[in-house]
Formats: sequence, structure tokens, C-alpha cells
Amino acid sequence: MKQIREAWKTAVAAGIADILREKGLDAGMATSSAIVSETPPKPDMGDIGFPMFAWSKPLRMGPPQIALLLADKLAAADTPAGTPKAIGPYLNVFLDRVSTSAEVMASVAGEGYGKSSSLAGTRIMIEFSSPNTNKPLHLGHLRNDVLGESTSRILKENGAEVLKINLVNDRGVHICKSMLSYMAYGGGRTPEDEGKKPDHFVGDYYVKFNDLKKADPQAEEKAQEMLVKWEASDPEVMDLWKRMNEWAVGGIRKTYERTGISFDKYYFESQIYLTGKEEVLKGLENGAFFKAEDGSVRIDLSPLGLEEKVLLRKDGTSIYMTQDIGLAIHRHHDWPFDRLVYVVANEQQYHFKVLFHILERLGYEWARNLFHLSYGMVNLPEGRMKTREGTVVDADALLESLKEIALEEIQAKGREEAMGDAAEIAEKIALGAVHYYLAQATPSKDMVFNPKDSLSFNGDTGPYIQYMGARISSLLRKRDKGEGKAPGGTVRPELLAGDAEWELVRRVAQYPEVVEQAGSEYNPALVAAHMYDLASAFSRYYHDNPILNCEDADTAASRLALVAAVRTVLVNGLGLLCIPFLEAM
RNA sequence: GCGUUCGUAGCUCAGCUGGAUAGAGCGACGGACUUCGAAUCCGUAGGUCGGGGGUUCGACUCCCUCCGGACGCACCA
Repeated sequence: MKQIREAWKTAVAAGIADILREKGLDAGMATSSAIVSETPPKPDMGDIGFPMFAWSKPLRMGPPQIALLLADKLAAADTPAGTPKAIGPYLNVFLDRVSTSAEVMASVAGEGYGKSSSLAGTRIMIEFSSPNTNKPLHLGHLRNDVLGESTSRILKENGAEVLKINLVNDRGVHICKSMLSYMAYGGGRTPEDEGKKPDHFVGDYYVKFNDLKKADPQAEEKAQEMLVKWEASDPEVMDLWKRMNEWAVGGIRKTYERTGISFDKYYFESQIYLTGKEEVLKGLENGAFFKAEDGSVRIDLSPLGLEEKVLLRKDGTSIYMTQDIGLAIHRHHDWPFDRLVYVVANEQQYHFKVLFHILERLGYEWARNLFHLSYGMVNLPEGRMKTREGTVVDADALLESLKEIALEEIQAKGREEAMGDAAEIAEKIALGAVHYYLAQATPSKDMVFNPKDSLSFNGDTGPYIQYMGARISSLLRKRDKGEGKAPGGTVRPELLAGDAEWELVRRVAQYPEVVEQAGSEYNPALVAAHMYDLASAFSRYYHDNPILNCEDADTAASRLALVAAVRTVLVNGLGLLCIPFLEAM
């Protein structure tokens, strides 16, 4: 589809250049990159649209006249297969359906439909999730995770070499709080003793710190003192810290396994929180930074229209920013990347703006290719999630409850026997529900997560798309068993040129362009939207047209091939979105 | 107060980078199972795109301003 589009752009450019020359004007401006193409709003208006407005001024003609003239020119010229037609101020192309269908079907049948080489040779590091080791993952992390994982997969699909990394926040005063609390109330018990998932076990003590504060007014200070001991590698503190961290990280990894999230490399703040100091001092030497009167090292951010920012305290200790400077440089040393993507909530926009500026100021070439994939908050229908009010949605509990509801639904429909392991399917439906819901929203915007809506099997949801995939799979299973009219039939592209079939062919054909755009914009929501469009187009087609049982063998074989192509796109696209594809549900 | 950002149908979201009558889903109302699984499909109602200016042949999209929400504005991470 992209090649076809590009070919037509070139043809249109040549046509415009012709007209320019005839008018004695400079034809140089009519390059194919100057030609805007779009998709007409309705299929009966054609397959590719070229608006003529922009040429109105140089040609001193009305757009409709240009379109007419151009249509004539192209009709006489050597163009790709298809028919150009002037429709108002647009020159629309009606593709040759038979040859296009044949081409599309052939390319879907090949390996890895949707892969492109648009990012070939690019090394991209992407950081996401970044959990704290004092509590389990919550709904906000799930959005982060699905964005990070999907974006990684989409970048890879476009040919990039991707390294997924997780920066675990395993140090700091908040970690000490759960440790203190455990010392007070834990009694040496382990997660196994209580039969709890270990990250929840740790998280519960973090919450209990509130009780401790009431019981011991010195609790906050004690946490600070413990942090000092930790930094001094006090053996007792380190011992407990290691034990609790293992619990927390172990539990969090279980959740990643469950949701299909993975990392190529883990970084732990405890190991790198001191880095960055040298780089800041280097920057001080070469004049990027300056020493303030109080002895702290700072940067002047007036080029950004901001105030100054401290990078090293007057006592020489480092801060969050220092650490991130060091870490970025360190990472580039570990794995020289062309781009680095940080999937971090939008509350840290200022931080990254400054960080990127600092790294550029330090003269790193790659600093211009750092990207903050900033995403909005996940709110609930009742409002914002608040830690203090206990309204934070726990990731594990959410998945569990969605799974249960899905299972009940399966039982209510009496589908258990038809699908083998009902619990496993229910789990995959729950995952599909959450991941689709989170991936479908534009990343940068805040969103409302409604658990009930996400699981609704009607409408724009993950389970709906999974269902359509299952229905196609069911048809194909039947074909393979020799049911229906297809046996002995031949796939013939001319049987895929009707309006109904063409609707599906077009959407299948558009998929690779969608993946490419999603990659260049770091936006999985584009893929999600296309999955829904395709699934619902299939559903309509399926409702209106017999597939397995249609009149003759050739038609049945052709339609089954078309529907199989739809299935391939669903399999590939859902894969990019971390949504399990289901053969039956 | 300053900065960033968002405001599209009752609700949740799209809107192809400035173009063809602003689109979906949910909810509401009304329809469709003797035929490939109805977890489905079809139809109806519902919008002065937060308000007001401006740029443009053309603005939901760009600029200004006001209103409203979110998030930032640490020598915390």
C-alpha cells in the first residue's frame, strides 16, 4: 500500500509539473514529497486522495479545475494500475482492486507482515516501569509497562535494535520505612509464612509505617538515621535491606511474567546513585556549570527560560539530577545507542527537559536524540487514585478480579467445554482487557480507567477484538477439517474486488503503514485503533456474507483466504500490544 | 503567581499533522438468531469542537486572550 501510494505521488507530481511547465512556470516545486496524500472519508470516493488546494495559488486556477486537468493528464500518462478521477477539489485514485488484492494477499502470506525497515540500523534504548521496592505494582505501572513494552515491540517491528531496561528504585528513605515497620511488626516472618505474594508482603509493612508513626513519634527520624546507616553499609541494615528487596523484586517480576513484560537489563539505583558526580565536575571545568557562592555546583538555565538548578550540594553530595546525568552517560557507554526513550509519567516533564539540556551542554552528540515518552495519569471513574485514601488500584488484584469475571462469563455462556482450559482463557481475556484499554488512549493524555468498561465484551475493547480473532480461527479450523464449500476451490483475486471485500482488503493493506507511523511517533494507540477498525469491519462482513458456506468453492476459498489475512494482521497487531490472541474463547 | 498541558455527543475516547457533510464505543430508544459460535449485527436520537478574537481560499487542528481542570515550579526521588 505504501509503495502504491508513493508511486501515485510521483505520478501526480509529474502531472502537476507538466501543468506548471505549460503555464510557463517553474516546475521544480512539484516534487513528490510536496504532494499531500490522504485517505478519502468514504470508500466510494476512491482509495487515495490528493487535495489540489495548495496548487491553486501558483497555477492561479481553482482547485476543481486543476483536479480535472490533472485527471486528463494522468489518464493519458503511464501510471500505476488504477483510475484517477476528479472529485471536486480533489484528484482521487480508484485503485485497481483485482491486482491490488492479489498483491496484498501475497504480501500478507509472507513472513512478518507489518515489519518495515524504517528504523533499520538504529539502536534504541528504552527505559520503562521503574518500580519502587517498597510496594507492588499498581494501575499506573500497568500503563507504563504496556506503553514501554508495546513501543519496544513496535520499534523492533520497524527494524530497530532495541534494549529494554528497568531502573529499579531500591534505595531511599521510603525503603527504610518499610524496613523499620517490618522490624517493629514483622517478627521475623517471611512471605511464605503468611502465604503472601512477597511484594505485597513488603508493601503491607510500608503501609503499616503509618501505625508505627503513631506509636513512635520518632519514626520519621529513625528512617532518616537508617538511611545514613544504609549509605555507610551497616551490616545489619544491609542484611535486612537485601532480604526485603529480594522479596519485593521477586514479587514484581512475577507480575511482569503474568503480563508478558520483560527487560533486557536491570539497573538498580542502589548501585548507581553515586554516579554523575565526575561528569558534573568535568562540566564545571569546561565551563558548562559554575560554582555558586555557597559552594554548590549549578547550571544556568536561562537559555531554557528557567532559573538555575543545583547539580551538586555544597557538601559535594549528589542529587536526583546528578544521578540521571551519570546514568545516561554510563548507559551510553554500556550500550552505545542512537536514541534513548524514557517512559515516565508527565509529572516529570521539567526534569527531563532539564536533563536533556544538561547532556547537550556537556557536549554529548547523542543527547539530541533523547526522548521523554510522557504519559498521563490514570484516574478512576470516582476520581484520582490516592495512596492516603487507599484508592490505589493494585495490579495483581485488578487482573485477578477481571479474570474471575471473565471466567463467570465463560461459564454463563457454557463455553468451557469448547475451549479447553477455561481459567487460562479467562486470564488472557483479562490481560487483553487491561492492555487494550490502556494502550488505546493517546499516551500523553490523562485517562479514566473503568474496569467494567474494559471487560465489556461489546464495543471498543480488547475482548471484542479477541473474539473476532477467535471467530476467524474457528472458521479456518472448520475449513481445515474439510467442512464447508471450500475444498477444491481456488483463491481468485477477482472475487475479492467487491465493495464488501475491498473494505477488508484496504484495512489489511493499511496495517504496515500504521505500524510505521506508530513507530515514528512512539504511539501504540495507533495500532490499537487499527485493530478495532479491522475487527469491527470483519464482524460486519461476517454478519452480512457467508464465508465457509457460500455458493461455490472458489468464492469460499477466496473469502477464507481474505479472512485468514485479517487474522494474520490481528495476530501480529495484538502481539505488538501485549494482548493475547485467542484461538477460541 | 510562573511554566507545561488538556478542554470534541450524557459518559469514555478518535479526528490521518491546515482540507471533502466532525467520527467511534458505552449508555438511551427501536429492530435482527430454522443458516459459518448473538461475547454479534443494524437503525434512531444526541455536538454553535470550553468562550471570544485573529491568521488563511479554508481552523477541532496554528496565534492571542479569557474561563475551567490536571501536572510541575526542592540542595526529594
